[in-house]
Amino acid sequence: MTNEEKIDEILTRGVAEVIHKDDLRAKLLKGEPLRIKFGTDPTSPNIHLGRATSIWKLRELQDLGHTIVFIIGDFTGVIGDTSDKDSERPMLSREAVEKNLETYFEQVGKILDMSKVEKHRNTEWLEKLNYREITEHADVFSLSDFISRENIKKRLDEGKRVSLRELLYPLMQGYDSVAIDADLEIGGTDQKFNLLAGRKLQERFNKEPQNIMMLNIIEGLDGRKMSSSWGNTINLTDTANDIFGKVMSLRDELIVKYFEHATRVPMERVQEAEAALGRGENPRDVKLDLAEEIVAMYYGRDEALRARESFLATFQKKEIPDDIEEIKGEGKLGELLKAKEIVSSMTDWRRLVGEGAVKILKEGGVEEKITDDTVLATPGVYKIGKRRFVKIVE
RNA sequence: GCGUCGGUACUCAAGUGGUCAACGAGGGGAGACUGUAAAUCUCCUGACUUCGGUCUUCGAAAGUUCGAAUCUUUCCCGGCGCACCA
Repeated sequence: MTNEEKIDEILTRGVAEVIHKDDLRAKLLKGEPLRIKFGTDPTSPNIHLGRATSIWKLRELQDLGHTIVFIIGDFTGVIGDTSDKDSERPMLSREAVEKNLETYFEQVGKILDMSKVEKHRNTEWLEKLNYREITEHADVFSLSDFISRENIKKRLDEGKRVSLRELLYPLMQGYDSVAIDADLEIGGTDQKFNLLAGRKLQERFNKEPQNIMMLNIIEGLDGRKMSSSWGNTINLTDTANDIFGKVMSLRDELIVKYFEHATRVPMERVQEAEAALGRGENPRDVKLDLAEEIVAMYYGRDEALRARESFLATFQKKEIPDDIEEIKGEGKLGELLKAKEIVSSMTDWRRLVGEGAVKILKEGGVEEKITDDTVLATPGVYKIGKRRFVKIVE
């Protein structure tokens, strides 16, 4: 792949919109190192696949020799962004922010070369601003800019509360761009307003406004936008088996999108997958490849292959996974499982037994249903539903 | 501050004296089926239970009543309107 081809892929793959594309393309072709802003709001310690798409984009730019400027939103984090939310986000305590950061770096390090990343906390400059300066920044925006935003408008229409504090968020994120002299900022399409705020403020400070690259938002496990507040995420900290399984549970329509956005396989491979599905090939097999590719990105090929084997063994051949939780103890089985939080209550347990969901696995892959909810726990491997396995040991 | 409307289970949202552990949707769980932990269909989704029942829940507290999520009072929280035009 030539440099130009590489740049064109960066500018299009998984990209929803670039402002301004021609300008950015010219700058990238010229090859002078750009300062690329990567802001993160440490409200959640976990990076999910949706978030990772923009980090991979940064990685590609980093490989081309550009500087990634990593901004830890330790100040904005405690304020709470609402651009992608339909309700107020809670303010985070300082301690929570610090704690989230630890694991955060570790995860970003799986993708970016952290030694080449320039790191900042936005308290560095945001905390120094006084009321007069903030007022000047605020003057760049009009009230209708804010209330015409879809999320804000929706909440307003629904009679929900919108705090004035929230209106400050884009100001701060925008000022980050001023503070670090950003040439380019990358974010999801849901971040458009905040990204544009950076341009507006840079112009106010007589700086060249940054370019903006907006990436498509990918859907999570339930088909809604992947977001940590929905709990429908695939996280980088998930185990290889978990990532694999979660990918397999995605609806079939998302396969191609995930290939394009969540992996770095060549685009030809993406088209190949699309064609395979078009030919009527079993989506499951295409999805197996997808899951393997994604796991391989974070755990390496060997682990990915192992996860694939494990998945096939467990769910296709219905074998017992090799890493089951072991429980010691005696007494009634239901009470034991409740104590270990495998079932949520005795009612839940009885319900499961009633549904025929609890089985003990016998020799030769024979499953025997448990019908008596008062049975005593005897050593052996138990299966609750199709994915919960438990081994009772002496 | 005044007025007014509202606060229901994980989320959204019905219910406005008994038939309410509380409609429906989403989410979650299970079963069937299958091409997969996909899709589809069915069931379940407060807790405890000797399966006859019992207990706890509808912003909080107190009260009316044989009986309250539903009525009254006070308080807390939110929306909207007003505060005579600076």
